[in-house]
Amino acid sequence: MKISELSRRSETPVGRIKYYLREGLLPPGRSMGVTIAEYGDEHVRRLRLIRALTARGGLSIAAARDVLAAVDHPEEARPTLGVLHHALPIPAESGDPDADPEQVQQVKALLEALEWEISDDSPHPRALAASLRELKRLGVPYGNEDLVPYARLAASVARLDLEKLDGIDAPEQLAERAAVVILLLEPVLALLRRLAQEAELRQRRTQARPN
Amino acid sequence: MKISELSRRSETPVGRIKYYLREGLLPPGRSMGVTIAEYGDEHVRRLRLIRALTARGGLSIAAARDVLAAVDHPEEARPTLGVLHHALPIPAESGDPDADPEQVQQVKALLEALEWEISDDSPHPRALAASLRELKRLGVPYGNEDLVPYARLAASVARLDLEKLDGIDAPEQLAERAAVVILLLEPVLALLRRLAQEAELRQRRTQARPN
DNA sequence: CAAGAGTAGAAAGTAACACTTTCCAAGTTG
DNA sequence: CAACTTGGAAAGTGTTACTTTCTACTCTTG
Repeated sequence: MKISELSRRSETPVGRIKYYLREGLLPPGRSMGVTIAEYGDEHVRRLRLIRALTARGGLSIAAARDVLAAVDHPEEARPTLGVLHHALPIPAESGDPDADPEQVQQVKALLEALEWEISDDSPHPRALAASLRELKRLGVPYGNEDLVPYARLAASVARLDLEKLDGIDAPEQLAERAAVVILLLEPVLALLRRLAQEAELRQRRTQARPN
Repeated sequence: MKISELSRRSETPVGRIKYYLREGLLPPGRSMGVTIAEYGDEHVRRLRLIRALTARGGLSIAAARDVLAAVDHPEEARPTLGVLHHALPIPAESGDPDADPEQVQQVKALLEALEWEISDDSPHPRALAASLRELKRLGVPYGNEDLVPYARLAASVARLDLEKLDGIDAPEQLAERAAVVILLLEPVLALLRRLAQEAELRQRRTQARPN
């Protein structure tokens, strides 16, 4: 398959394909001479994944490259999910790297209360502390007594996530699916939450004022 | 308070304050002459909110303006949460407005199965259908039998959300808090999910291979 | 009362990002 | 052999969220 057909089959402009090649998101095709290269179905597939990560998942090109690198080399020292958790950008972490000791302490206590063992180099506890700090500054403080119920639900969600990944045996597919499940399910969950909010609110109103 | 003090107290450069004024995110101060205006504590507070929505919540300036407008005029026809749900940008919806009938139908069936009543002009079902379509194209299809458990958990999350908002009586505060809770809790929940994934996976591994 | 600092408001400039466009020389097809 | 396609590099583009610069004031301080 030449680049023009790859473009047609993946519904991606040739210029954009060249851009992804340049940026190292898409592996080059087999070169069949100075001005021609041969692409395969795996390139079509990879292009779909790139679009999913960037356009749908909101990743930058650089972040997508990191994730794809993790997907391509799943067995480098860490188990798959760990690599992905480090490669995937953290939701809403931008800017201030100020580790307010109060919230850091709170998150530590939360993880202990939940008996969640988290590796020391995980970026997530710090990011969580930053979000909690922001919420507090805005006058909506969340203490661990508020967070534990959320965390229990998150654990249930995580179990569902891992169940979906359990059925996969091929290890090279596992990493890709894991990335998709982790990242693309995030907006799905956010949307379900908003829909549930509306449904719950509607129900409350009809119950509060029966007729 | 003059602009320089507002800048100091809000830790925001003067230029950026002027930009927010220009863009209509920050209401102007009381003008005390051609070259001077008086700002108050509400401006400090508003600046914090703007930063939370944009830097932390990931909203664009335009989206933040819409949300703030909804926060400022809570009682225009719709109840607060409805306005916010329309003003808040949809997680990961960008681009293709193609309403694939298959997924639209699936979402409709899902909402019926859950007995969730959603208003017709809500953008969320369409966005959900788009995300489900993408997942399917990537080879990770989610049927309603997969989604219902997630939806049940989302309903529990929504109940926790609304509980937190219940304690508020002042209606002008309600809208602001609702925006903060809906938007800024989203990354918190995403982080809890990832932490739970890691904890769950660790537990599974130790159980699978006991010592 | 003059000098210097601060201010509002407008306009122009900037850095990052994700592309798209243009160009070229080399190869392929009709 | 003429027209088209390709890989590869370089330059250009549109958007976003600011920052910088400028001007014409005005208030404060010595």
